[in-house]
Amino acid sequence: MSSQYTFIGEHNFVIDSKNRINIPSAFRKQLKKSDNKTFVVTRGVDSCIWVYPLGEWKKIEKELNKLSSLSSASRTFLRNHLRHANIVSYDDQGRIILSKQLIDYANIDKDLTIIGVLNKIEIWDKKAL
Amino acid sequence: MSSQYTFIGEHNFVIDSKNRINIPSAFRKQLKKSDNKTFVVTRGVDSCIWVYPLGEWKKIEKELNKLSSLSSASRTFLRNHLRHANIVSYDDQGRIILSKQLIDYANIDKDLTIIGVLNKIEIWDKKAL
DNA sequence: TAATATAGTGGTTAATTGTGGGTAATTTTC
DNA sequence: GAAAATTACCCACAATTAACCACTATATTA
Repeated sequence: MSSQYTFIGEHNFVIDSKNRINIPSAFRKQLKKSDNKTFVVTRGVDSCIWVYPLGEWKKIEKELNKLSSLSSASRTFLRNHLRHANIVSYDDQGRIILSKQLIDYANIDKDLTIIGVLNKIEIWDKKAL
Repeated sequence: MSSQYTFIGEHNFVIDSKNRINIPSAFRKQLKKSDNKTFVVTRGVDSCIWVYPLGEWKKIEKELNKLSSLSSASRTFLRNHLRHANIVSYDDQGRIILSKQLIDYANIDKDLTIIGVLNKIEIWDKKAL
């Protein structure tokens, strides 16, 4: 149930001309070897982007499929958010590339804020907060 | 449920030009190996800063993890609660670095007072007390 | 009381982080 | 298949942060 990750705090960054954004060093350091420097990014339920370490994402997928406690409507709701997921790895500088679709979805302009929410990371346009 | 920590008493310190503050030696000595010289600092409910040993914070996280991301209220609560938290370790001199945001929040100028409140530590501007 | 250790404070230096850009490789388009 | 566009993989650098070193004052010990 609980996660090994402790993503907390707020970090401000800018997106560059190649749609790259930095993942805070403090978050990167928490990744496990098996995560392979890889995150899964997808639409958040609010107007933000959700970022999961690869291993954490796999748990989500598994649970989504077998959670009978959720109503079918809830599962559909979640699935429709999670289907926009893509897998990204960070480069030597610690940056990932965001797709135009996700950037549009979260209305990201230039300045953005990254918030750690325990086992996942949220990316917001700075003005939206 | 109960904690091993017994932070009590009051200590006066100053913050330096690099936003470093000392954690009282008596408090540091109570940390366990597993805390790894690490605290989580965040906004207190009053105009002060709360400091938890890492292990103590993990207990809080466990509770927070029970909140469902399907509930809009839970998501907002988590976000606003966690965004002001940061993980810090103390240096060889026993000091941690406070973020400008937290310093502003607690109106810390130069002189500060640290108060032990059993399982957590409070940092106040001296004049505020 | 002298010697020794410890705690708190102030700096300096070395390493890291965040940001920008270039070039080669790859994919896409015509 | 060639040209154009995109992507991956580097290099560079300023600013910040982390890791040390040093000093003083207080406390502890012999």
